[in-house]
Amino acid sequence: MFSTTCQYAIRAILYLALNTDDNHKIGADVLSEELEMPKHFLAKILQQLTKSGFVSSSKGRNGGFYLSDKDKASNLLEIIYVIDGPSRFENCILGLKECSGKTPCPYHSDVQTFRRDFKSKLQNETIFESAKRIAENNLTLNINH
Amino acid sequence: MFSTTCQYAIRAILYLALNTDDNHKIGADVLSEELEMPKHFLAKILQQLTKSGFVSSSKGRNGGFYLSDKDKASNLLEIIYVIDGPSRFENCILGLKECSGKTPCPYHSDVQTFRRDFKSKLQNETIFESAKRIAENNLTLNINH
DNA sequence: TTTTAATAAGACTTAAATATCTTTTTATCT
DNA sequence: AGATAAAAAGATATTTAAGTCTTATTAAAA
Repeated sequence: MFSTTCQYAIRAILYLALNTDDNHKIGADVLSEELEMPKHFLAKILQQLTKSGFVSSSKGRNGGFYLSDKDKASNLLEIIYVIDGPSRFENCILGLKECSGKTPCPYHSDVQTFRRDFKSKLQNETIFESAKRIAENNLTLNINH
Repeated sequence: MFSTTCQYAIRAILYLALNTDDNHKIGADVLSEELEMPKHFLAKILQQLTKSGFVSSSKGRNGGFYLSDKDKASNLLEIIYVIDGPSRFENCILGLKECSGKTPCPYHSDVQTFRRDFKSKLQNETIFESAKRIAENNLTLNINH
């Protein structure tokens, strides 16, 4: 469903939402260990998200990545779209160029129902709310934490 | 969700189910044009499925690929497992190594529900039944047909 | 003001999936 | 028997995603 890059992005964002704010930053180095992701690769993803305005960062000593309150008001779908684009939610599951309600493939309706619901969940829940839900329900972003 | 290879396999199998039997074969050449797939690539996929016992073929002049009645009694899940393996239905959507009912990721339950239903649809419907459903409901395996 | 530790940027490498090309084998038709 | 047309097999090529490495920039601490 999501590219590896996008999976890293989602987990990183949610981790940042849970553990950082304007006064608590975290380095790509530490973050990559916490989430067990390749360091430099994660750094590049975070830089892309910083450029796109979904993550905040500060350079130099004591610098790091974090989510401001404003960052936490965004939603995961926006972030997914920056990384993977909308194609993952739109492309036919059998790879047909034309597949819609009018000319559906044999599995169009099954998939479409799920996608619609999942997409709106990702869109309607703010990062802040996601973090809250994760904390309250003890959900995991990594085995060991 | 599925690899390109697997998408080709599914569409090819269903096309064969609709258009072939013991006395009506089709060549990889024609099939690749009908379904707009790379010829040699499709041929390799069909050869793999023939080896695995899901597709029948005959070599030499007037040869080709086809589905026998026995072939049509199998289900798509088996074929998907031959090509992509079970991982596509099992791997965590966020890429976590451990993600289950006990230690769920933030989207585990949403995804799990869909997967269970979709998987059992693929498993419980024979290729023959799929073909019937496709014919009756005018579903598409390719834009132009 | 120099050192240090962080992000930023971009070049480079590796691995996997996808696609193509060539040769071999086999069955059928002429 | 020879020509033909198909699958089978396997080698090679291309493309894309994933991952790594190196250098530049920046800001704070010493």
